[in-house]
Amino acid sequence: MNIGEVAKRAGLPPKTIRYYEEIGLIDPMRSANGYRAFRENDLHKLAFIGRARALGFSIEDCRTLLALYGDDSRESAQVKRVAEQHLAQIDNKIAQLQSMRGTLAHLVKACRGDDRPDCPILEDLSVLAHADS
Amino acid sequence: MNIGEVAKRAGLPPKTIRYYEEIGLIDPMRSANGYRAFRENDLHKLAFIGRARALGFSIEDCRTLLALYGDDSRESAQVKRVAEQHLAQIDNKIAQLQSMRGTLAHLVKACRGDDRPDCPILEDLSVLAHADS
DNA sequence: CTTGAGCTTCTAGTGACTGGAATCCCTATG
DNA sequence: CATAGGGATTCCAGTCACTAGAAGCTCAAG
Repeated sequence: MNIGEVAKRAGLPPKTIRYYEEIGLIDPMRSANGYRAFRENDLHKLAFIGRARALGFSIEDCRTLLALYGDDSRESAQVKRVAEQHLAQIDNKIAQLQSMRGTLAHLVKACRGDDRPDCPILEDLSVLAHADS
Repeated sequence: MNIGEVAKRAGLPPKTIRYYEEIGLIDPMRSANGYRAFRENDLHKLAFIGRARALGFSIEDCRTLLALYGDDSRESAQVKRVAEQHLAQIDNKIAQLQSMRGTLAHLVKACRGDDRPDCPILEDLSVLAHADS
């Protein structure tokens, strides 16, 4: 398989696949003409990575997960640990965004949004010391 | 004021303040010795930016908001538009994260996390075509 | 034989900083 | 007066995960 077909089948852009090779996530063979020659296994790995990335795992997590996937003597506890840590990070990020969202929605609601200059959003931003009230 | 004191008062690292000058968000004066000489106005701007950044606004949004802040003939509708767009982006991101979170939490729960190799997390990742069920 | 699609490599840019190195300035102490 | 420290300066490189673009090679069709 050439990179174009793999890209279509794995749902990843060719550029991204080349990048994944560059950082050592995959290691496709080469044809005589210099083109990358992907086997089913490479495709499988790429789909795996794509799915893990869609769940928000970092590239380094993907590397770890791929290694565990290919390791017959892995313990599922190792996988679970990686996933749990990532889950915790997602929870943190959600909490942070929801806190921003709360403040911002409040400010947006308070702003009339007309042709006059006075604006509670700018007033809030320009307050030096800021309490959470 | 030197950069150290401004950093303390604005709650931003000196490196970040230099960076903000480099990209033209602020423009402090210089003392005879070459040190940056910040006025109250610079401090105020930096605090403004810091607060906007804490609400997740991009640097470009900060630039826009700062300009509106300094523009007596602004219309609050302009400010509100920026804030609403940002709010929509935050909502998108939260939705995306919550979708990840759902799948991931489900998988983590399903994984025993013991010393055996079989693991629903890896099984899920290794599925090529993936339905949302 | 040419055309066009697809492949190759390489460099550079994204956003918003952050770390580190080399050097300069200011103040205080021995 | 020498020096030691803490703080300031600049510049370069790195982060993360790609992505854009340029220049050039390869292949299949007409």
